[in-house]
Amino acid sequence: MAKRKELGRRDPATRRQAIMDAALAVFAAQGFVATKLDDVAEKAGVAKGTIYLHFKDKETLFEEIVRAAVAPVIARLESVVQLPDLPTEMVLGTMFELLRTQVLGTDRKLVLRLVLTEGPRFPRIAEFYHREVISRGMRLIGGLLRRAASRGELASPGIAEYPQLVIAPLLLAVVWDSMFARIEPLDFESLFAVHRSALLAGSRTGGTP
Amino acid sequence: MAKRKELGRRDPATRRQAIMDAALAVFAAQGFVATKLDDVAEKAGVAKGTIYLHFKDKETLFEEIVRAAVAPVIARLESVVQLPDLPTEMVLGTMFELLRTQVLGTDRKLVLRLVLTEGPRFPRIAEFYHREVISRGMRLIGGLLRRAASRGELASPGIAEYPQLVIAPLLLAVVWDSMFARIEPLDFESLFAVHRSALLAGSRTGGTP
Amino acid sequence: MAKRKELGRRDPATRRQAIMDAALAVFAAQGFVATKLDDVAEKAGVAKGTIYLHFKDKETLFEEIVRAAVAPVIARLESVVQLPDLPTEMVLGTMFELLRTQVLGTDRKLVLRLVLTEGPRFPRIAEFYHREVISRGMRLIGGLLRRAASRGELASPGIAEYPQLVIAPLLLAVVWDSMFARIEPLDFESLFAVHRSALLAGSRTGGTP
Amino acid sequence: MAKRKELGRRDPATRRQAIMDAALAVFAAQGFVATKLDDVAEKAGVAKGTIYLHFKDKETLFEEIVRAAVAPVIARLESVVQLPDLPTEMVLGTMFELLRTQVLGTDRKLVLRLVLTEGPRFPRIAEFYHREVISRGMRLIGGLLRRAASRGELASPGIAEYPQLVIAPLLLAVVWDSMFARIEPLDFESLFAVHRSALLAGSRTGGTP
DNA sequence: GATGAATGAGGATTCATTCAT
DNA sequence: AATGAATGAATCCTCATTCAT
Repeated sequence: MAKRKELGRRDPATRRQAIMDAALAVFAAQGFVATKLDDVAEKAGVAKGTIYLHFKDKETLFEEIVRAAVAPVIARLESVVQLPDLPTEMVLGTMFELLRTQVLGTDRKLVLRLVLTEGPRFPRIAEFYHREVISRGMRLIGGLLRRAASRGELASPGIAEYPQLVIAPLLLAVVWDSMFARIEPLDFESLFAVHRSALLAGSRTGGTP
Repeated sequence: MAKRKELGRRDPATRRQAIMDAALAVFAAQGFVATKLDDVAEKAGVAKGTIYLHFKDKETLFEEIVRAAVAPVIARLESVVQLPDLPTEMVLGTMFELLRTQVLGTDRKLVLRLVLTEGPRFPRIAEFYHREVISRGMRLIGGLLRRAASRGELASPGIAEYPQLVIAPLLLAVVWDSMFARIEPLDFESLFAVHRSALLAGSRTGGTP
Repeated sequence: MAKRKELGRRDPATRRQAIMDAALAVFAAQGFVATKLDDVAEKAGVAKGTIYLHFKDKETLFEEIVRAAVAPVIARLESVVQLPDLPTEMVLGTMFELLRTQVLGTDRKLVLRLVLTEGPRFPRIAEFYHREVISRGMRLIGGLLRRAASRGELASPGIAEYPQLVIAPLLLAVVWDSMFARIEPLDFESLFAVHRSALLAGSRTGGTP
Repeated sequence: MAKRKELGRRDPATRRQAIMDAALAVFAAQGFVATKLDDVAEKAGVAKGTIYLHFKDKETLFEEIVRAAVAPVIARLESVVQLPDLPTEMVLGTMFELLRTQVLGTDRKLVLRLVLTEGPRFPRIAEFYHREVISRGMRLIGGLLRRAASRGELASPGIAEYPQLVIAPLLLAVVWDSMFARIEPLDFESLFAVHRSALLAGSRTGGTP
């Protein structure tokens, strides 16, 4: 009898978001192929058919989740990095703080992990992610690093050529978190701090000849 | 008649290996859930039923592949790192060369990627991998780093606490290779070289006060 | 706002007719089972729910369409055939002209086709159609044929026993039109003319012994 | 426990045929769209999946049924009609006897009906049927009719232009059989006899000018 | 041991019908 | 009355696993 699941989730945008939230959780837990839309529907508190009112199919649902998660972070990153007069150390500090709290500390880390794991089977996702995130992110960090290099702040000037090295620990953190967190927890805040100090180690000695 | 795929793959161990090779390729390309044992059988040149003569089920097959791929590399790593009198730079150089040629350059990169992508759904694999690879690897590198730190060779002495940072670019390389290699190829040899020089950057300037 | 499809299809009877017209088109094109009420609603310019304000369910809608299409033609046929003093040739000519223009030339051919294709799954439709159309039609034509036979006008007097033979080419025309019209068009007017002349062929030569 | 359904239907060709027989029955009873492969499987005494070992999908299964039913009859028809020295009346008699016993009297009438009802939604079937049956059939009968016309045997010489008229009663019979047989049975043998006599009625009078 | 036909549980997707607005 | 979002039963097809040969 009592039909209404818990509370009446009326507003369509809310419903759509509920589906995306539920789907993200299940995709992250099971992977794309193993995810049953039945489970997504139940978790979202809607009927199976309702999903199809909002998303063409399972694949589209997945893509929209990735797209939705990506936009805000990269924009904030850009605003952070483009404050040109701050010391590199502070920019990097803010950046990693942003990544730690806005990616690792939220469901976005699940999205990032999903992109890593499902990307090879979703060329569209891989391309989209490269275009919207990797490409922009590498350009941002590259600019930052070149500036730092010109000031002699970098541990090794070659780093400016490989901004991927700056980001590598984020990848590691996401992977570690999903696989080894329970076996051997890792303090990502410290990890990032050490990483940053290593990147800028040159400044330590560059200051006093 | 005798349609034996080219030559008769007679002996059981060879057959078993053929299945594992084929399975690794398909698992890596499609992921665990999406892999069809039909495809594995065809690629291995055996009948589907034959797989079950060698492996209890799909999951066991997957686990055995990972176990088999892991053993040799870590042993060689240990032998490399435990040459105590070589300069850190040389040890790191040899290590990354080993990773580049013996992991990135072979099917083992597929295994590593599979562990990354399927690990969360295979706690047994995650635990096994942590115990046999991560744990031993981190201990090895940790020792190396502490020795380097004590000699003042490290860009930032804190790195000795986080040997994961040394390995992070390998992860990045595996992920990049599988997703963005076609869009934007990356020279992993240079990447690793810059990484090493950054890790040891302190030695450059720290050596002569 | 007021997005009323062009003009407001206000009055209920018009609305009901619009639904039936749309449904006939879709039923004819797709068959009963494959017809989606979504498509019917869109074609009719109403919301899906509105269909249920006028018809109990999909099956009822189908039956009402058939019932509505049948009534007028058979009545006109009766009036044509019951002009007793006209020569058989002329009566037949008028009858086939009626069938050609009022059935083959209109949406009624779709109804006829639907009865052919869906009849076996709709016993109620089959019975209704037999009672209202077949039975009356055969009686009409049977009377006409017996009169013609008594005048020695028929190619073969036995035809009077099987008025279905008179109608068979109409069936053929409906089927051909729906399936082969594009591959090999057929001139139904000539076809009917030849058919009539064959039926009455006896009169040609039988007249002068 | 007692797995084997009734008897062990071993031989693959037999199994394939069992599926086609079962499918024909269900297709004929329900129509293509409404047919559940579950029902086909049960009727054939096989598991659902087994159907897919023999046929790519539901549509292919349908097409193969039609193809299989078509071949033998048309070949026999050709052999009948191509006996050039027999009187037309006898050729037609043999032909309708063949149609009555080999089509109306067997499951092939179901195939014919299916082609009529599903053809418009299966352009491939419609084209195939036109090419393999209609086209060849019409050519055969056309030749026969022209020969008959040249001998003055036809009720109306125009018939030679429309061999479809010769076949129309077969269509009628198939349709009537599926829809009205229970309400008002029809003696197709007599129907065909009268039809033939009407076609050839000209011979009656043509003898004595 | 090896085979591959057979099985049937499982899951994505569709669509008639309902009902709150 | 009219709407169209929501529902969930229904069905095609896949594929891991079994087993008779």
